[in-house]
Amino acid sequence: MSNKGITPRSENYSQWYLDVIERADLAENSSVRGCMVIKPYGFAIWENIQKELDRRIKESGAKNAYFPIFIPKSFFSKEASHVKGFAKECAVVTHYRLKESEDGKGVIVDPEAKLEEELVVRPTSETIMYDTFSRWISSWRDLPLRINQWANIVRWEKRTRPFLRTTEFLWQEGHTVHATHGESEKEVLRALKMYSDFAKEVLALEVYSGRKSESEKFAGALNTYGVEALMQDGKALQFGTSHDLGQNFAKVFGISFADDDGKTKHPWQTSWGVSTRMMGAVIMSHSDDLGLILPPRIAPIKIAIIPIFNDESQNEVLQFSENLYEEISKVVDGVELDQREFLSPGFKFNEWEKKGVPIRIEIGKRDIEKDEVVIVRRDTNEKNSVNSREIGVRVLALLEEIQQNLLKRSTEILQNNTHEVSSYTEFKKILKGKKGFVKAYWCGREECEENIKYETKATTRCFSKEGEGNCIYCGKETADEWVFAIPY
RNA sequence: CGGGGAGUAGUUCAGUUGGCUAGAACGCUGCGUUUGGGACGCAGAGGCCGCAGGUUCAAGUCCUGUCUCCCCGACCA
Repeated sequence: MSNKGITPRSENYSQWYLDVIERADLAENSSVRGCMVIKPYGFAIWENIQKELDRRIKESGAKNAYFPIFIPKSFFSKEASHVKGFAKECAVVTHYRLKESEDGKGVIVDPEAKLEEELVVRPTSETIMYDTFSRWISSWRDLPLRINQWANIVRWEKRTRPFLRTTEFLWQEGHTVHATHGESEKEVLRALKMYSDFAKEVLALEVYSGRKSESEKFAGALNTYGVEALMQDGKALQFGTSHDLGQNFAKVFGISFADDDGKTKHPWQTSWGVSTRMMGAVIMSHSDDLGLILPPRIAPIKIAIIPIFNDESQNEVLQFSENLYEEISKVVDGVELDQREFLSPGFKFNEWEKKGVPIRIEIGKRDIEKDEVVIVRRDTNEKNSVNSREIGVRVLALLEEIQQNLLKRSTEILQNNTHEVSSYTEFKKILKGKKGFVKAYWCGREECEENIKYETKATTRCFSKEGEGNCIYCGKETADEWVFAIPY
């Protein structure tokens, strides 16, 4: 059995995805059901994502805070549709103590230590935060309130997959409160744009974004907007959402304020979030059969320098590569000098490829003699020799070029795999074959949406545009074009 | 919760109709030779064959029970 090749994407996409994660050393399954251990290299990517996104969140005026992981059951059950949406996937704390079991083997839950009120491990923090907000807000001068939280949350999903859907996951949730619906609607769209910009500029992912259908709405929201990316197997992955919560939560959590007209009003709220699932989107969209490909902006190691030497040339090459390392480090963070003597160059090339490092620099005696180094870019695997004196400028430009190239590729894939159709036969044919996004008119009736889902597995991902057409399923005239796809 | 599959070395697995001291590859340790695409040689460490019963002269292998994990669906960011 060979452990060299990664499963080709065409053969078994799901297995290929798991291989990429394992071989890049990003994460592994833990012994806890559905939970994942994010390993140091994977976590470093997450930290880069966090850093960049946190900056953008703060630019919007939001401040970071932290709320409890436990939500009293009673809080959780105030907003009727919210409960309905999350009830099926909640982990609940019922006891606060263990004791030795009677046969002396191990421990049991102490039945004496039952909580008076059970605590729900947060599946999202609306309720616990808004309970607090009701005490923070009393005047129009307290608005808008913008709070962001980086946290772990738990959703007891039936089926889990690393990064895409784990029982516990890390995310960022922004919660804002506004005096008027106009303001909160603006905020919802601002957050949505922040996410789609982030996808493009940082993750190098082209996306669709827009309003969700009634059935895909967040539990308790007036309207939900989402960002959708396309994976290499033609399925869509939602990686961010932004909700217009209206006054639903304000009413049940007693959040009200005295407006400048002297009247007491309920404010308008929004919430928006993205999770570690984004990393799944990055892994799935950019990687190839050699392994992970990371957009430079989130790569923990942007450049790996590999000295190639033998006993005779060792000193000279190492000295040269150390100088090179110093030189490049002046302009780039995340340079790795791989001086390990016990590994062959080929092994190292492969190792950094699997990890998705954007640029590899090879340097041996024959380069030094010509005063050159070899630069290899991960996205195209092109090899070029460049003069070692201009290395700093060259790698900076190349990192940017790789970032842009990945986005360009992603954009092309999205465009080439988006089909506008007007007949249901065509619709079904595409979703049975190469899949991808399908733009089609839909009358808005849940019945049609459900039938389409049942027959093709595709659902509405987001609203596309207004035009003129007939519902792809029932044929009724409608102005609404929607983006459909088979989701993860 | 339905449908499949698997539990044997750190990992992936082989182990025939029950039969000698349970194997391989990769990984790991030591020594030596190597080093421009996953190096090679030699030596070594590493196992309650998921767990509990049973059948048998003899069980990794057969039977019963039990636990766990993985994959494919339904639920979902």
